[in-house]
Amino acid sequence: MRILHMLRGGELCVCHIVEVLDVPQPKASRHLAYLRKAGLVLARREGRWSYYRLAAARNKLHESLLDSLSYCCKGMPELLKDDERLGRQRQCCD
Amino acid sequence: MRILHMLRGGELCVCHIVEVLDVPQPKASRHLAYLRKAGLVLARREGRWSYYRLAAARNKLHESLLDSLSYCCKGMPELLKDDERLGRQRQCCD
DNA sequence: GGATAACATTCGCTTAAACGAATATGACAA
DNA sequence: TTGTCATATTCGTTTAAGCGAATGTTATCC
Repeated sequence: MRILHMLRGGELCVCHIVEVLDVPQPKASRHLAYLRKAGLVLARREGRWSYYRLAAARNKLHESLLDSLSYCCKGMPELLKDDERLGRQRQCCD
Repeated sequence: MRILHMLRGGELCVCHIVEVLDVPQPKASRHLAYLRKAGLVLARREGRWSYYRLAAARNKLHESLLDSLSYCCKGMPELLKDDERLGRQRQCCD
């Protein structure tokens, strides 16, 4: 959920995601794999870096999930903090 | 989630909830207790029957959750079926 | 080609969610 | 006061989620 929420704003590389979530790298990677296998995110490799983005909706339910990402998460403290941390980080890795 | 979603339309008695969910009574009752303890629903006793309804939002997050109930659940197959079954049942227990 | 950096995967374990079966409670009815 | 109906709770087990630590892979740089 935190990852999907972060990706609303567009593509991010794994190092960003790891830093913002503040979790061990393998943990982030594992969860990215879950999301990939569920068809919710797409990965793009560029040299040593991997970039992830939200996948386009493939059905009604998926569409509703994407719509919900901003709408429903309003006020979840952890997600708000993620947003902040992400704001302070839009520079490296590009 | 299924219970909260059902209660959008207003108060329901436990027997309705059990029938629509199509689960054993103790299971429904247990989950109703979880929701009660979380402050998400309120119970009202009337003779042998108990009626449950959504609690009014107590903070921003709660408010967002309530808003989300209709919005985010669009297209979840199980919830759609619950809606149907509920429609066919608005008569007994009143 | 060896070292390193970025990311991914696997395995075994821990923790927590979810459940069924049994039992309890509380109200009403005979 | 006993029985029954609607609902609630408890307990022990099953099932699944989540994680850390170790290891694997792939690309780049010297």
